[in-house]
Amino acid sequence: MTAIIQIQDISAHVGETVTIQGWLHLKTGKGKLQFLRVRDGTGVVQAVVFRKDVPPEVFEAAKRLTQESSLIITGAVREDERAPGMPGGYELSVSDLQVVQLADEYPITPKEHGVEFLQDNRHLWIRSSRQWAIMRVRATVIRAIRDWLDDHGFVNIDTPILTPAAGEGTTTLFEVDYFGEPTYLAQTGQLYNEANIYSLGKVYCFGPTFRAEKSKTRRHLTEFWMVEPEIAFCDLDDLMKVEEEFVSFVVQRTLVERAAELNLLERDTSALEQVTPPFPRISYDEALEKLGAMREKTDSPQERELLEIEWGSDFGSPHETELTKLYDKPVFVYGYPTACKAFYMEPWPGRPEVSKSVDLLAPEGYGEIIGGSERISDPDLLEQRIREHNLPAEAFSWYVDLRRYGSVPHSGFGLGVERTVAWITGTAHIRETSSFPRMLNRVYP
RNA sequence: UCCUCGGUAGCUCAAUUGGCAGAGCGGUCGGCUGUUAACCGAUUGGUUGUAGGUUCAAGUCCUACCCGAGGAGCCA
Repeated sequence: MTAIIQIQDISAHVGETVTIQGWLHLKTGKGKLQFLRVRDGTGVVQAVVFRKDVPPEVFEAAKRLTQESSLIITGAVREDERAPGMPGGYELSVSDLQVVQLADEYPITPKEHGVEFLQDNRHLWIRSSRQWAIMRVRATVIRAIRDWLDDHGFVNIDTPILTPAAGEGTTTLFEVDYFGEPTYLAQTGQLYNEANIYSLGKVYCFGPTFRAEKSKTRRHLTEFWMVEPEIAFCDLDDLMKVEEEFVSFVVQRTLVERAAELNLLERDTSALEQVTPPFPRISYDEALEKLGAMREKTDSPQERELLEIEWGSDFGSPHETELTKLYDKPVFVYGYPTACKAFYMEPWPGRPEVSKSVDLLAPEGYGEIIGGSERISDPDLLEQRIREHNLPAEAFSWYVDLRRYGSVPHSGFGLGVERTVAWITGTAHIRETSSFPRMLNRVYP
């Protein structure tokens, strides 16, 4: 009985005879020679079966293997620069092979497939090398998020998913029947975190959030993961410093730990290497000026129309994309008009029409990955805003209550995991950054 | 909800003016001792999204519907 090893550790076993358990990813037969590309979840290795090296029934079994058949192979590890795989450069000279299950004809071939077909087969697509690499990057991003927050005094205190009222209006909420009462799947944990900071100072929640937006774009899921830090005694400037340190750490950690996966994904990492503090900061007003200048410069009437925006409106995707093209790092845009942001944001001192809000826009057109703000700390102003937004006062009475017992300036933000992973991996569509993405018209599988 | 594009073999696509529904890949069988999405030969494969309509004749034209993709709005 030889030792069972993981393919990712194969370089430590050169010259040894080992056993690998996995699946057949690809096979090329050459008569008396069979090349099996085997993956085990940690990597991919080429196993070579020579007719003269194995019993006839083993060679016959190797020849008949179908794509995705599960198998256990034993052989000597050899260094060979011709060997493909992950990490690659090593191969197994097979001495024994046991077929666990001969797979049925596998629908996903190494050739091209359409989006609908791949999504219908997401349960199988997840095995493909690109998807494998993205999921490994995602896991590292999540680990880095937790490590940074845990190491900087934040306490993880998760917030409920079933909630009685809206965070930001009721139009984009999924309703759930709660013993006859309507409740909603949470679209943010922020309001609860604002309570939690008065116990723990710096907190974060991390979990799935739900938005019933009928959005059909490459940046939207109806279920996505969001990490939401919230900090007591923190104003907007402090918040931006936290965000840039946090995001830079996540990117740099991933570059180091998932270099091989990013290479497999053919991600050009030179832009990511520049993601270090400080990030450029521009105000909403400055952003409008820049967009205006761009509109002047362009000859295309179409683009001119796309870039059109009046003071008081939120940016659309074209605006965000054009703005981020001006920088090689993520860029902060702060001080959005009060009218286009949520009710709980602190007004700018001396400019009530402007809020102390800040979005972080990722480069290369990946758009908004963070939305954050300083929150209103005065109970009377908050009550006034709740009235102005026609929100049910009784549902928010506990929230206003927080401002009556030692209210302090506080701020927080939410970072979308899937958008961040899409940016870091260079993935065109957010659907590939979630194992089983939930989208408009898509809840299967 | 709106705009644009699309739906033909298991998959990716082609089919000229309305005139016999085709190719590659996959599968199957055979060959090959260094393949990298191998190669060579043979073979298998169809309710052209659905329902109507026009026509001698419809994948192709018309109507309605269904499904999908990209985008807008909204947002992380």
